[in-house]
Amino acid sequence: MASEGVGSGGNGGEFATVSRIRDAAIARFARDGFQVGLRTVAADAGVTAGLVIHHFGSKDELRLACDEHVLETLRQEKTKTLTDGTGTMLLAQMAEVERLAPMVRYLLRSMQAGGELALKLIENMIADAEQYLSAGEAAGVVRPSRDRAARTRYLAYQATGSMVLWFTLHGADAEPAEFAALFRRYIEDLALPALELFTQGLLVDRSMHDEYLMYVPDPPCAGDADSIAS
Amino acid sequence: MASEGVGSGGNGGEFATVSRIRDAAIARFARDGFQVGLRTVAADAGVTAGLVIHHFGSKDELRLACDEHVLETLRQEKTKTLTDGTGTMLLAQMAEVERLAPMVRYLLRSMQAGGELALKLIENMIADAEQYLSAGEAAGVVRPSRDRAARTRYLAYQATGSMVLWFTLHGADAEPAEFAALFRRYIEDLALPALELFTQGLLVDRSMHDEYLMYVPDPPCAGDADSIAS
DNA sequence: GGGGCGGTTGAACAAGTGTTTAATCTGGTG
DNA sequence: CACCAGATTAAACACTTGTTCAACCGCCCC
Repeated sequence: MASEGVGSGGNGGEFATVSRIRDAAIARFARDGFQVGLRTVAADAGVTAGLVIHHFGSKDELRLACDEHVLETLRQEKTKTLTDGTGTMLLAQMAEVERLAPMVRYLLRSMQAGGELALKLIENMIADAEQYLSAGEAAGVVRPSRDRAARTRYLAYQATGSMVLWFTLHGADAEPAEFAALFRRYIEDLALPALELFTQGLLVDRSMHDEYLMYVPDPPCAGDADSIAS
Repeated sequence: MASEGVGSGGNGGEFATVSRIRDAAIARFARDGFQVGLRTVAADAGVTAGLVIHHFGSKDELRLACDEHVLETLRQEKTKTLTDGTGTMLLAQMAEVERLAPMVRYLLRSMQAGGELALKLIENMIADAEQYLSAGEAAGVVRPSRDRAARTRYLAYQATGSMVLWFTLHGADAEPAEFAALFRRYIEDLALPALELFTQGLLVDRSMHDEYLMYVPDPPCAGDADSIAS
């Protein structure tokens, strides 16, 4: 079953129902969160709640199918979309935000709710950011860190977390059409401070940093402290 | 009616029920999220669901009462707890985390769910951070920014958002007893990278920063650009 | 001691949930 | 045409939700 492509002989709308349900679920979950009822999703897809269960087995399996589809779509769309060093800025530059908006919003909902996909996603981001930052270090454009792994995780959580929080507070009840514009506004608001912080830091001198290193019991990589402090 | 203290003549448990319900709700909401049932909260407080409604009117009003109590308690506990420049690090230093853990966790849940309290809270944080950063600037320990307001908001969202996300992913199903330890681990993991970034920045040169300023249509505060770029 | 009165309960209610089941419709195949 | 298999539906189910209602209990006041 389900081995034929979209362009098969028939009217083409035969087995499209299951994917239509899935897409409707993605859009609806992205818009209203995962606590939305099955009947709402079913109505969006123009079917009955029973049919959703018939095709996916349960609501959890439906969400799993959504997770997988979003992940796969965005991966083959552009792997580095969400996984550059800063995590967000490059995503704004691509003009496809409009088209992918439901998917991106679905990801934000996932991050807000927690769970399997969210964890997998941020681990992917960290792994990719590790590469980007290492490459940047080797190229001499990124400063070395006393604890590279910790810094990578920190940057990933900062970028992702602030974005999720921002949309939780300001974009929770936005219409799907507004989402892309909201997204651009978020980027425009935060791009400059981010770049400024990345470029010049926040503090004038190293006293706080060094005091913390004195205070902390086991400073990591104490060996190459001089190479950074110089 | 509620003018007596705990050590009054009677059994002392007369009017304590309403606050006991509120505290149980705070703890339970903090632990399991706001979608938890009224009967669970009532059982925690040793009462019936109907009584909760009788005292608070509705579940939403119960949550409002929880919001207000948490906000007031934390405010008079220590105003600067959540509102220093970095937003999180000082909170770890105080030894009262254990005692206030349910409240802090309740705040995290609030931020995760969004809504009135969350918005009010982050606006408070931004306002206070503005003061701290201005004072730091005046004292010469904080670098000036091209757009101070934007930087303040950026820092607040970064610090808060990463914390919320971290607990969403790693502390969602933690026991209340583990929470304080989790909190400390979070701080320990992220304090060094944060201080490092604040001290030395991330990028070696200013090319990215300056390129963005060229690209962006209207750079804010273009007048004092030299004072920063110098 | 009688009378209220607030605190408190347990049961009931209406609405919503995810899920199941039996029936219906539809289209391809012998 | 008969027939079967899958898609699809409407209704029912079991359950939880927030909320309401009538009753009960215990205390204070007259």
